[in-house]
This record gives sequence, structure tokens and C-alpha cells, in this order.
Amino acid sequence: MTDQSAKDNFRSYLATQGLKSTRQRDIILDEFLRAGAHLSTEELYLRLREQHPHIGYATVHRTLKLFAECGIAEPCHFGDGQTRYESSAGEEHHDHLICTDCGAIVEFENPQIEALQESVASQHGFLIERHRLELYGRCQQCQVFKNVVDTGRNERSSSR
Amino acid sequence: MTDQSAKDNFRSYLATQGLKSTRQRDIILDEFLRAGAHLSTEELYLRLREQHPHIGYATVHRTLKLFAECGIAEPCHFGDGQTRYESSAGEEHHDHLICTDCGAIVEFENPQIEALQESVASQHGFLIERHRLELYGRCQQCQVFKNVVDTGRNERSSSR
DNA sequence: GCTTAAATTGAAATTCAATTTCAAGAGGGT
DNA sequence: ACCCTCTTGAAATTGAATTTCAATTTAAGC
Ligand SMILES: [Mn+2]
Ligand SMILES: [Mn+2]
Ligand SMILES: [Zn+2]
Ligand SMILES: [Zn+2]
Repeated sequence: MTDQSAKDNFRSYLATQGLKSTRQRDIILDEFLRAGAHLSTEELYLRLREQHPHIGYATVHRTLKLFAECGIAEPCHFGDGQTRYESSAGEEHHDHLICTDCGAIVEFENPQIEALQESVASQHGFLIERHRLELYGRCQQCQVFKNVVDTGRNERSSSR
Repeated sequence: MTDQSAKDNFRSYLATQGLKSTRQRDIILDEFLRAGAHLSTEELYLRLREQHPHIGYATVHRTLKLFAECGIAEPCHFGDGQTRYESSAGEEHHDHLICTDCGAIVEFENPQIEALQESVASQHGFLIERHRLELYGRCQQCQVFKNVVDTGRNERSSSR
């Protein structure tokens, strides 16, 4: 799904639901697609505020929920107490590796795991609608730094 | 890990941390182990209140966090906005199948998936500390009822 | 373009689980 | 029993998510 098809999807979703196309929604969608990453409402709101200080937090919140409803964004919960949204534009389904030290997020996709999930579900009579797989640990960089700190060979400032 | 070893673990955790063994903590641990399932703070508090109305919500909350710290309980987030805790007593690591209709939770363990997770992580240079795998869908029963409702052959009351 | 009904906006208020505060009470070493 | 420290429970606070509501904007119909 490209950025343009995300915009088209959103347009037609609004149309079919009797909702209206507004300047704010357009601006928020543009910024959301431009940002790319896994953004919380707060983060997107702050980014928008630089160029568009008139746009309210509540509108950003409501618009992100609309994005999720129409399928152009996916909500993520990475355990920091905030809901993040990622664009579905240009991305197939994927899962996440999350560094517990620096917060880095790496996306991956593993067909074998996906297949085994289906297999497990059917063994228990379940029909899967969606799933969540998150692997938490240390990224390569943070493993190196952790080792340095542990052995006292360096006094690098904290990575966060 | 048996219930008794959970109690022993908790005792020694308190001792090593300079914390105290109290009547409330004993009662909360007993009820937590007895309940068995995936309980939220609220649910455990309500269960306790029947026999021990003097125990406060804050104490239940703090005690569950202690259980998690010392490894006899695992926090779970199943997307209903509440943190649940499950006993680690008598259980190996496992993941969850969750029915989005009736809320049923089925536990499973799949060594192949676990191995593939490690493989994915090492491909990306990560060292996994923990992971979360949740499969959301309909349990067998809810698939059947859904079908009945859809075809109008029955008027069974909603399962929730 | 003008009118109008319905949807949207944004500031502020509210919700709700999680967490903290604090004064009174309990544990446990001596 | 004494004393210091930890714990408790009611109430207050926090913070993200969500709702409220009066003013504004959209877009359909004329
Ligand atoms: Mn992603
Ligand atoms: Mn479980
Ligand atoms: Zn890292
Ligand atoms: Zn079910």
C-alpha cells in the first residue's frame, strides 16, 4: 500500500461513513505518513504543532483512531504505557524486535512462525483474527555498550 | 514451581530485600495462588474483600508488583486496559490464545516457535530477554454460536 | 452563491487504572 | 518493652485516553 493509496483509502472510508474531509485530517495524514515510524499520539501532536499549532491534541487522537478503523494505521503497544500507531502504507504484516535499553525497534517477518501460529490455533479450535509477537531484548549496539559499562573500561554516557 | 516453593521464594525475597512478612501479604499470596487464573488487581481485590474487607486496594496492587519482582507472578496485557498477573507456580513458560468474543484464555507452548524467535533475534543481532506472543481470535464455541447467530437459526443470548 | 443540517474542532473536563502520599499501625531485632 | 523501619489503607495524584460542548466548518440542496 503506497502513501497515495492510503490517502485514497481514507477518503473513501470517510465517504462511506458519512464523515467529512477536513483540512486538519489532511494535514495529520500527511504528517503521519511522512513521519513513518511508530508514533504515539503525543509525538505526532508535537511534530504537527511545529507547523500547525492550531491543531488540537484531541483531533490528532481522534484522527489516529480513524486511521486505524479504516486500516491505514496499526496500533502498537510496546509496554511503555502509550499506544503507538504505524502506517500500513508500503508494509506487509510484520512483528517487532524492541531494544529494552535504547528503545530501537526492528521489524521482521517470519513465515514459518506465522504458519506455526496457525497450526497451534487450529489445534485448539481457534480461528485467529490477529496476533501480536514482540521480542524484547538488547540490540547489538546496546550489548556492546553494556559489556563496556560492566567491565568498567569506559564511561560512555547513558544511551537514553 | 509448586505453590509451596512460590511461598518460599516470596519469603526469601522479602528477607533478602529487607522487607517484612505481613499478614496481608500472606493472605494475598494465598488467594492469588488459589485463584489460579489471569487476575487483574481489581479482580483479586474483589475476591479478597469477601473474606478480608480490611485489605486495601493499594496493598493488593503493591503486593502483586512484589510477586512480579520476585518471579512468582507474571504480568500480562491482553488489551483490555488492565494489567493481569498469572502465577508462575506449576507452570513453564507459555503463550496465550485469547478469544475476542468470550474472553477465554488458552495457554500453549510451542518449542518450534520459541526456537524460531531466537533465530530471528540473532539474525538481527538481538539478545532476547523476554517475548510476548498472543493470538487473538474466536474459540471453537464462539465460532459455532457466531454461525448460528449469522444464519438466524437460533436466538441464544450473547455470550458476554 | 446562500441556506441549512450534520459533522468537526479544540480547550477543557472527565475517566479510569496505576501509582503515590502520608499519618497511623505493625514487624522484628535487641 | 523499646525503637527503628517497613507497611498499610484511605485519599490524593498522575497520565494517557476519551468525552463534552459551544463555536466552526463542511458539503449537500437549492
Ligand atoms: Mn512496525
Ligand atoms: Mn497464562
Ligand atoms: Zn539498543
Ligand atoms: Zn470464545
